[in-house]
Amino acid sequence: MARDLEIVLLRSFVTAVQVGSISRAATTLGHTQPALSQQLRKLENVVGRPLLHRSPAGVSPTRAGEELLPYAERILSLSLQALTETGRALTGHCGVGMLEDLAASRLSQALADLARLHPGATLEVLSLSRAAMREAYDASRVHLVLDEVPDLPGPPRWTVRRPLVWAVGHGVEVTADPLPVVLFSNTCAWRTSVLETLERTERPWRVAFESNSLVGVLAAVRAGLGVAALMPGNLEPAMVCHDPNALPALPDVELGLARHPRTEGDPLINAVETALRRML
Amino acid sequence: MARDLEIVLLRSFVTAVQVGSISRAATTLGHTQPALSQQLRKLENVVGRPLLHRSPAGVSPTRAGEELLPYAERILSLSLQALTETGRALTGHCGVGMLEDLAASRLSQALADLARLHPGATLEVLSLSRAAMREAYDASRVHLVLDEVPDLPGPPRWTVRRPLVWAVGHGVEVTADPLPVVLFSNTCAWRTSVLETLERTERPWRVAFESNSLVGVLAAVRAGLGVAALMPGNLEPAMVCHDPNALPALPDVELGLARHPRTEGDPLINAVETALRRML
DNA sequence: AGCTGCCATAATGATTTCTTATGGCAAGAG
DNA sequence: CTCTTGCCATAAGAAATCATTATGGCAGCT
Repeated sequence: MARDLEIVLLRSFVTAVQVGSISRAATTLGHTQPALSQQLRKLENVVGRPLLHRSPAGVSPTRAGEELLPYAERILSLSLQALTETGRALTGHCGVGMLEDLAASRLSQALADLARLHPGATLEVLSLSRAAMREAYDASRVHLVLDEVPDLPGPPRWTVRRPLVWAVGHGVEVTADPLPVVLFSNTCAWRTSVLETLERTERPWRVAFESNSLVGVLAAVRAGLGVAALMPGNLEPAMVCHDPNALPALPDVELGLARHPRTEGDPLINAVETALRRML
Repeated sequence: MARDLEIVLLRSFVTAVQVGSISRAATTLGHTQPALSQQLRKLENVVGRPLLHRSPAGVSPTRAGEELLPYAERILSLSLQALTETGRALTGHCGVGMLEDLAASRLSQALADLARLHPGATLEVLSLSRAAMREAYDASRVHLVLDEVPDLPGPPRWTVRRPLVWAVGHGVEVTADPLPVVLFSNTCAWRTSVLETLERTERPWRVAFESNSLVGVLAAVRAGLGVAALMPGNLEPAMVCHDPNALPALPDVELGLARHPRTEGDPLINAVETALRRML
């Protein structure tokens, strides 16, 4: 069998062409000049063609050398990629439970990016009711839960505070008495916070619409049925309230992440948790 | 610097995975079993991960081994391609003069394929009048000419005989008297042959259309203006004559190739001539 | 003419790689 | 249970390879 190319020789060749000198390539690669000279002669023997014009001014590639260069560069690139990526992709499965409000945000995109980096892994985002989420968590179908702290199925490993904002439907009078409110159904997002806020400010209100789905809530607000409390990332431009004093100030929401104890040390879960924390 | 991958080791790895045994891979590659065992261990050291499950039943790739495999195969493929193609591409320019009838055939495709194999070369196909072709040949703009033997600008290096067929327009009565004929203009293809055939068989005819362009001739035949003599490769299905005795049998055409004497030894011209001869 | 910086070759010592010899393991047959 | 077969791993030694130092030749510059 004819001799194989050698990656170390290709690297010497590419470097010599790049710097225009065998001597300087040798220095660059940590060898002596005769060693590089011999390596390049060896490569030329393997290829069966002169690859370099040599002169006291240095070296330049021959026509065959120019033809070999793209191959050499691609082989070097593939080789590096093979070395850095083999055996380092994460695998396994991670279930992430989170509020639909959060699921609609950049968090899902961040998890999608993570999934692309680790094609051997599967990420699953679930938006469930409080009870169903706890059941899934206890059964290890969900490994991480991102929710308001009181609703977490386990102790939070860390928490963050995030603001809420009013979303106002088209044509809705924000000074209306009573105020038409669009709410998430029981066990869904911020219902308690919103109601407590309205009670504390003694602002009369009525339930104009209820849904356990963010899509439903957004549709109702769009339709002008009332106002709703949302995370800023879900606020559509037409829903921005232009009278900041007409509606009571909403308190921040305190989000936390619960992690199933049996996932300690799992590199995939570690990576997902890190990604969630970074994106919040 | 971290050690490089080695193509010879990748080859051993790929072979071992393919045959499922280090011993049999060793035999396949012309080495002893301990040599292959050591090579694979060396590769695993370089990559930093176990690549093979080993057992008395043979070997199978680990997850990291499966990840490395596509890289290894691509590097081996690129390496082989680099070895076989570097310094072997033809360069230069070749002008080929040929009848438009021929230019529209598989010959042009063959030349296009040749051009793809040798991106450093340029091929130019010209369909010129007899006088213009001779002028281009004498000026070395055209290096090869493929034409009827009497029309060649120089002595033919070889000749072949090829049949002609009648192309019949839609709705054209092949028994019409006189027969409407679509002809190439003076100095173009087969005009003399066709006219001699019609005279010899005493079949009355008239010129229904004339063009110095194959596209023009084909358009006229398609339009039902008459019949034309074409090479079989240019016959469209709707033009096939279904009454083989109604029209006089056309004689074969004798094609030859003339080569400019100053191109002797030019590898590109050699390759083009070989391709033309093979495709006719 | 002398100096500088380039590349090539020779000789030598160190390292690598292949071989043969041998050992351990698992599975199958008797 | 014993023996055989076929697999992989390791040790030791010989051969080949590879890097170094030493040195020579060439072209260009001062």
